[in-house]
Amino acid sequence: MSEGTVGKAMSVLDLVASKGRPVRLVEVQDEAGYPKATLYRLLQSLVKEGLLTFSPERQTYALGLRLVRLAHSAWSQSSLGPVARPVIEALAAKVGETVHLAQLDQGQVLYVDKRNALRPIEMFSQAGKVGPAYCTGVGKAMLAFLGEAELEAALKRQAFYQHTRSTLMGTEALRAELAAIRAAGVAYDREEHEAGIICIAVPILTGSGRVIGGLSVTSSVQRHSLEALEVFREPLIEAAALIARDAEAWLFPA
Amino acid sequence: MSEGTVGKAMSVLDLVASKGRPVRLVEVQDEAGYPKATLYRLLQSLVKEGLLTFSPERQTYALGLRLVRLAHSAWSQSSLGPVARPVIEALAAKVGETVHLAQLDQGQVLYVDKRNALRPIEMFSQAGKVGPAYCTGVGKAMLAFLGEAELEAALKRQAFYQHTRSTLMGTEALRAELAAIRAAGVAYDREEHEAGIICIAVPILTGSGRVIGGLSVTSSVQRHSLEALEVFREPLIEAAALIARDAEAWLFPA
DNA sequence: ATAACGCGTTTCACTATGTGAGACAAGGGA
DNA sequence: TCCCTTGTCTCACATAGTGAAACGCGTTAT
Repeated sequence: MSEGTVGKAMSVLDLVASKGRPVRLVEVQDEAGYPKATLYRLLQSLVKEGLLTFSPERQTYALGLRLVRLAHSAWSQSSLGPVARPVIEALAAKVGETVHLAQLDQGQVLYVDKRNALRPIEMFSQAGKVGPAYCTGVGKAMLAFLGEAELEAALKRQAFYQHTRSTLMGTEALRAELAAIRAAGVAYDREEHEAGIICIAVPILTGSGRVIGGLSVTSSVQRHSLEALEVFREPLIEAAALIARDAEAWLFPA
Repeated sequence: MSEGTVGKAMSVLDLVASKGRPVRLVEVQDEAGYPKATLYRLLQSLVKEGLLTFSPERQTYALGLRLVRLAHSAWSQSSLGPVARPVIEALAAKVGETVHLAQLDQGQVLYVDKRNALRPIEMFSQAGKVGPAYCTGVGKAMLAFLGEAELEAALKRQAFYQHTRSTLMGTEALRAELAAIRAAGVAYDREEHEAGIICIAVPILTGSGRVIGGLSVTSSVQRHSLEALEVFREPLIEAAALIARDAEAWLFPA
């Protein structure tokens, strides 16, 4: 089945996004997989729509700010961000450490919102960024409560790149970990994604048990032992329940 | 000249975005201006690409989280946000008030970052908000230093909706104000956009005088008189110069 | 000074993708 | 039970897109 014109344009957009810097046509030509004239026209249509910008001086294409505008609407309309905001702020004030709100998107963790600690810790996550599910607290918390079909699909998308010495490698190890998380009701990041970074996380579930997000409190091994994170368990569970309740009211008003 | 398939799809996406809530096909059909089957297929292709999501229970379409993922890349790659962040954090800590970083996009103010030293929050989720240029400090600061052709184009896009009793109405009044801003080097929001909200703003200019952004310190009439904002002028100018320097190094590495 | 090369842009015969009227399906209301 | 609304599908037709090749421009090599 053909990919369609919109699909082709989006694959070119993704390619430019993946470069992380402005690119010239010739720099994406091989990877794009289209003849030069076709690629040229796809780039032109993306520029025309504001999804890419073109620098005549440098002959480069970069992602356009229209994406930022649209994303704000998407964040507002389609993420837990707006409805969770007050709960996260209260949680961050209460626990004094970094709080993350995430959703699972194509088997990966999309950081939807984040509150920094009173003493900020340098770490990978930023709101809007995407991270791995298999080696993050929020990722594992969400994976653990997926239905089997969704889980199978999500597991296929895990790269199992070894980020640290603690990273879980492979589906079997991960499945065992997810079973333990289901039993305990909480997940931990034991420096699996970034050395020195630990967290405790819970899923955000609807009344019928469907995963709609994940919430975590993150710290560093300098500040807390893993055991010490237990004090955050109850506040996290309460906050997740509040978000789930508010989300349900918001998604399905009476 | 036809709008192209990508253009049609984007106009449907914009329409869904403009509703601010999930919508059914029938709710956008009249405004979309396409026959039902055509609209249906455009919606399907947007869903397929993750730009929209579809809720089978409610038969509604909403913006997809793929936009949030792409937008973070766009923010990182194509806005001043990343390069300006340390400067804005330092400025916010120094002045103790809210700092906004903005860029002009299609004649409107696109808020790229926002800092408040007293409430350390991750602002990407607020990035992407769009505001009017004619009645905001950062908007007027940027408009004032545009070349004439760009200014003319931008002025055509101003709605001149009267937000408050102080809002400037009309091109002539605005041009006079912009001339005063060029002379003074700073712009003010004198409760023109929101009652009670005031700010002092400066443009961010390249070495050759091209506008690449705007920076402001915002307060309220309860906290400061307009005159009292003068203490922020020098820090703002210094911060804008730092951002311009760092942006130039980043956009045009030696 | 001239030729060759690299990269971006344009052309045009051809075709793949998209169009849209109308039919069909399903659910709800009268 | 019938009618209406909304969403989905079909298919003859049309348009927008395709891609090889040529063109244009600037740079580099001879």
